[in-house]
Amino acid sequence: MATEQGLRERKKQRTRELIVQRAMALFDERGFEHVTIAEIAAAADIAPRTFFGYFPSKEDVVFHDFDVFFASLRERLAARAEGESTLDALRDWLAQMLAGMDHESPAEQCRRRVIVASPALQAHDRELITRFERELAHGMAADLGEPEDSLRVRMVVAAAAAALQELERVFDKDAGLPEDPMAVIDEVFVFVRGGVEALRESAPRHPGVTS
Amino acid sequence: MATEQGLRERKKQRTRELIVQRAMALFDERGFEHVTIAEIAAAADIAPRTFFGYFPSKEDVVFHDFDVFFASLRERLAARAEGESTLDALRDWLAQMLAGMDHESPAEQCRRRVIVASPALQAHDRELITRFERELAHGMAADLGEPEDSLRVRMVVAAAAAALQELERVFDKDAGLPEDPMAVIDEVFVFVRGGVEALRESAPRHPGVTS
DNA sequence: GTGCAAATCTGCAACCTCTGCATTTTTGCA
DNA sequence: TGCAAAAATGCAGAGGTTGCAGATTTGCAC
Repeated sequence: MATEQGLRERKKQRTRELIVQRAMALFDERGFEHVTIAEIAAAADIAPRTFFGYFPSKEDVVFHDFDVFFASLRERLAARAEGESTLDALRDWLAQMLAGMDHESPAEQCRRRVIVASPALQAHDRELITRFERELAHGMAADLGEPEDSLRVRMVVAAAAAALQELERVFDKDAGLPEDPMAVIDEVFVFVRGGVEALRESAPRHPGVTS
Repeated sequence: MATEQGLRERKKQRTRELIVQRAMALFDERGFEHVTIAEIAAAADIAPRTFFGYFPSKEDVVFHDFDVFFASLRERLAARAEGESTLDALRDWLAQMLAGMDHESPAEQCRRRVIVASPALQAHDRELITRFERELAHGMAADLGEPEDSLRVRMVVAAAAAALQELERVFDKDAGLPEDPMAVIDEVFVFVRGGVEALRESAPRHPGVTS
């Protein structure tokens, strides 16, 4: 399999992790915008130019693992059972994410701290949320029988995305979880389903494929 | 009053408008990222350094008038009548915006074209939407009797903001309006109210101020 | 009209992110 | 041990953005 990819790959991975680790420490200490690529490179024992072989931009260091995150969501949405709605699948996926991740780990706490302290990173975060919305919109559109860029799809997805952000925030509050995270998620679903239901009752349905 | 602010102010305003006008033309022609500050400055007959006296960044030229936009919203929300919800006020404000603005003007069309063609500008647009959400969150929180960063507030506001984006999109579709814009807005409100109602039924209410 | 102070404009130097390109070093493997 | 691919590096440069100091323009009082 691809587990053992040779020494070369492993070393590259180690370097990548080292960059992340050292960079995050610096960001946390001085703030994202007050750390230069040159400093990160020095801290990670690489040439400044080499940094860009690992990450396309400074921001991407902070969000280094979001690719697998998205991949996991996409997979889950694609593999959903017959009769399972996109919303159901999303809920299930979120539950698994919550269970399988240590949100109290120093690294995660550090990440949140760094993001909260930097406008640029918050902007980048929003971009990623948008990507998250796009993933959802695909399945949601099929569920509702509407085009991906329709208003209904957009609203539902935006509300769901707000939940994601809220989850991030829940973990920020000092220490323990003031609420059961899953309860937070369920609240989102009550809201979204209530909204969708109201739409269904009010408007018969869109013209659809006409013209 | 402040209508006549002297020659100095007027000249500054004229220069500002000239920058916007010339810059937008260039953006439209070549794409936002393929126009440099130096070129904008040359086109507007100012020194490159002077550009930054008028706009803090290249992006801000495109969104030059959003300040008044936000100010108008804030004002409307602050001045709402007794018993009028934030949602109602928002709807009213949107209706006025729709009526009072020529969305088919060349300048507006150009702006939309430029934004759609540039990832950087779309990102900036999202930032502004976030600001829009913050404005709303304030009043919405009071309405719902919850903190501004609560999940419910966040969701409602996110859904409403999705409507704004959708409106932009509605005007993009080639020429005429395929739908009555106000009908689009009303759909949003049906959704949001349905969601809020569902929440009210399911959960009694939050603990509130308790620890 | 003259002159002064404040507001503007401008040029300069510098910092930073990010890219392309050519060169050198390292690594995997025969 | 040697070769080819991969990775790291150095260099030069474009472009956005800022701070600073000097030159210009403007508003206004005299």
